Amino acid sequence: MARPNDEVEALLKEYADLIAITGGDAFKVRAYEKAARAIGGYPTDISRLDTSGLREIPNVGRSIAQKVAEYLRTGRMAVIEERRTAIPVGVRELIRIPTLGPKKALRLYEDLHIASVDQLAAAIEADALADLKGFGEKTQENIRHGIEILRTAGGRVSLPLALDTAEEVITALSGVPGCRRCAYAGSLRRMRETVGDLDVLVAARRSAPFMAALCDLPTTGDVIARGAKKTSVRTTKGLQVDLRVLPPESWGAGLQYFTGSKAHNIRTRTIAVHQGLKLSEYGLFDAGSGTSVASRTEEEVYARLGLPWIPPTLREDRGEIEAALRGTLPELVTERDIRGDLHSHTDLTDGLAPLEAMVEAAAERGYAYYAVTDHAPNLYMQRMTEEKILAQRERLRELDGTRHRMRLLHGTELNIGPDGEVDWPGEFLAGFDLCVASLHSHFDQDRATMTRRLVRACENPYVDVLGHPTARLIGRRPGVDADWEEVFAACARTGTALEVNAQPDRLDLCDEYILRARAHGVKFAVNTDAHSVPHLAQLRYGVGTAQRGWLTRDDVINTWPLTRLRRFLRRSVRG
DNA sequence: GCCGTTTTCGGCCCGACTGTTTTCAGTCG
Repeated sequence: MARPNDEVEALLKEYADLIAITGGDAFKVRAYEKAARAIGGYPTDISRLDTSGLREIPNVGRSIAQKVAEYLRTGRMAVIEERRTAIPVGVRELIRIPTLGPKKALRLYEDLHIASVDQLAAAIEADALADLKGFGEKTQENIRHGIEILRTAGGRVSLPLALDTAEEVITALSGVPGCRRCAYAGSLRRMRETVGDLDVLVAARRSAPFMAALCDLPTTGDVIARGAKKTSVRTTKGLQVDLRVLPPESWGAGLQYFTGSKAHNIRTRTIAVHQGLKLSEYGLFDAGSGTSVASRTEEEVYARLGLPWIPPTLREDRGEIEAALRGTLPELVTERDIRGDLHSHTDLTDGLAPLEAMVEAAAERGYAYYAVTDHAPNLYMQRMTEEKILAQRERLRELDGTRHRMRLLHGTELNIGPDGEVDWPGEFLAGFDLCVASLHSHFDQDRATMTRRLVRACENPYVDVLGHPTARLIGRRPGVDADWEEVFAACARTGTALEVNAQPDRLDLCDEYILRARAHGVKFAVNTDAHSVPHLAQLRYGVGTAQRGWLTRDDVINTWPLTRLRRFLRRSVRG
């Protein structure tokens, strides 16, 4: 959690917000935001860098490098502490409310001394904003609504909910006469772990019928904005959907633009400007004459900028532009590359389906191999015994190769105890084809203890995969605190693969940790941890996360042919 | 505040919609 890079990222972001609220130069705000992101995503631990090392980080210049160095030396950043005395933290909280930005936040604070979301809610309730300039009835209603959204979901929803909604909207809009193309873009297309709002694009000559269709959907709750080119609604489940209708010839430029990320788009537009071009959602134009030079497809737009097409999952300005310019974009792992799932459960423990049904479903997916890894006895509520799991092994060997010649691996999901010990002695573990080991309790140990615990699990010669390594649950439980660099190094040293758990509320490891682990030369396993047949299809979220972590086929052990996979598993046993 | 094959100064992505100060600022993506 508290990696120095992350601490500094948060501080610089806070400083950017404080500058914005106090009405500082907007470009300065952006400079701090860019530096914050660059430092957060920088692979090297910044506490090892001196001022000149810091300045090598993109978007970090003399001034910011000095402030960061000051923080690393003293644990403080004087300029931020000064601003904090002028602007209470609660005022910064206000700008997290949708429709409320820095200008309105400052007015609320200066004129009414409102310094928290709760105070603002109370003030609206008491009708105390009535005389405030710029806060008409509609604005107040929007703020009230914004507070509600902030308080319920934190504003973001899971990938499956976003995807289901997107598919519903696209099905409806595709049926409207005149629809040439219809697709979702935004953070869903980039497969971010949560989605703030849904961006849907339509290519058509006339926009009105699509705006009407969206507003009339049974799942549409309120209409937030309705115009000729853009309409925004909020679904009854609270997800905002933004619809843009573009002329068909702008499809590629529109898709590129609305897929984002914002940071990626700023880079592509800047490249355009340097070539005497102008990039907007309508196309790539000659800046002088205004003639369109590319717009129909994303490939065409990127090509005209001198770039290969960049996969949406990489578009975060985390080095993909530089890699594209060098011609070194990774060949990302895809769902089709996955030859088998290495973490799954049956009704022998807490799964819903019997072994035969899970095996059948895995075979239907075309897997070359499939591992069954029911819980070991230390997760006591599962009541596992040696007899039960050996009986399962016997049955599994009978099924092996009988469904589309898919090979079956017999494994188990071990519980990593408080000191890093696992269920069952080595001689019993030696009988399994593979062992996943995961945290299921004692999440609040201090960093040093947790680090030792995880490293010890990796050092167990029978542990092949670290399952859902941080044990986070998105939106509900933060990941455990550990020195991850040390854990990743231990994984690399011992040949222990890190899981990219595909359950949409886990996605664990997350993309940023994957990037860091990859730098240590660690291998990964993209697994569903399926507890039922439908869970097997959640693999797509794990693959999306792996792509966001820049993983190639070679990085992911369950894309390998079985012989190579077996070699990896044996090597880790010899550890 | 950062950056530079035009540059150490003068740019910094671009457009849409809302609400309201009715000609445009604020917010958003």
